[in-house]
Amino acid sequence: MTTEKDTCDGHNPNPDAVEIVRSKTCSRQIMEDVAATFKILGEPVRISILHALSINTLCVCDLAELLNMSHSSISHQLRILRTARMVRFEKQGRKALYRLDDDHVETIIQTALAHLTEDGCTTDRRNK
Amino acid sequence: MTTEKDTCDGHNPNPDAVEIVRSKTCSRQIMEDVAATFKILGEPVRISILHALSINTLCVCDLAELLNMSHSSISHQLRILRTARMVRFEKQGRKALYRLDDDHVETIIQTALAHLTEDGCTTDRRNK
DNA sequence: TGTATATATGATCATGTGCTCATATGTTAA
DNA sequence: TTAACATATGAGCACATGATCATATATACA
Repeated sequence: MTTEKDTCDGHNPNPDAVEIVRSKTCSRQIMEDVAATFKILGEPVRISILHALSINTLCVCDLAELLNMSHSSISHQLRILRTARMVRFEKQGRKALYRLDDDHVETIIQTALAHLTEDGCTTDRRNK
Repeated sequence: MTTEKDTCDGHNPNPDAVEIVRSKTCSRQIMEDVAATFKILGEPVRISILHALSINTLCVCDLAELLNMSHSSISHQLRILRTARMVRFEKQGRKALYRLDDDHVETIIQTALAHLTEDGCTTDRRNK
């Protein structure tokens, strides 16, 4: 077995490792899509919004209060989440009641929370 | 005038929703940690590196070839992944053999791939 | 020893992006 | 209607960050 040997570009006689990996990796497009999803989740404000909405529906105003941020910032971020189809809203009077719109994303966040806190967040109710 | 309140306290008929959610959300610190992890995964190059390393150990040179990027870029990104303790490396001669160093991250990526491709990537071997 | 290889890293630059401000739209109440 | 409320959004700015270039370090080989 020489799969873990030299496998560099032109200088190397057996770039097997690269070819083996290449044959098993997902397409570039898929990786970019997954990265795009993670990128959206990679902002404290946005993942906090999603986390909050996984507990209850909330309006812009509530989210601004909860996260101690301006209505404008929350609204801008909600727009990004809406565009990504991660949340949807329903008008109620002059308010906009937001809720999650993607089970997959919720699962991913739960998985991440569970793994990174080693015991999940369900039993971990500490507040800021 | 005290109408300068950015929050909804005064106008919201039931700020209970906010309190209920607040009592059930993870700490701000945890959310920031999770966001930081997602942020690292939110770059095509980095998640592609991690995805590739989940299949086999590879050196900088191999990754550069595989992802069609400069050695410098790969090395810079690997440094970020090393700092985040997502990968580790082992010197073999003049090469640096990289491998994953975090099972949690691998699980998160697998979860994301499975959910976002609706059937996982194990059977999806398309290349770029 | 000298040279090519392999990787690491600081500096620079260009781009991306989040926040704020100002403003617009729409809703409810007086 | 007018006024206050709730949200949306474009513009501008400040900051973060990824890619490139130049350079440094270290190893292998002739």
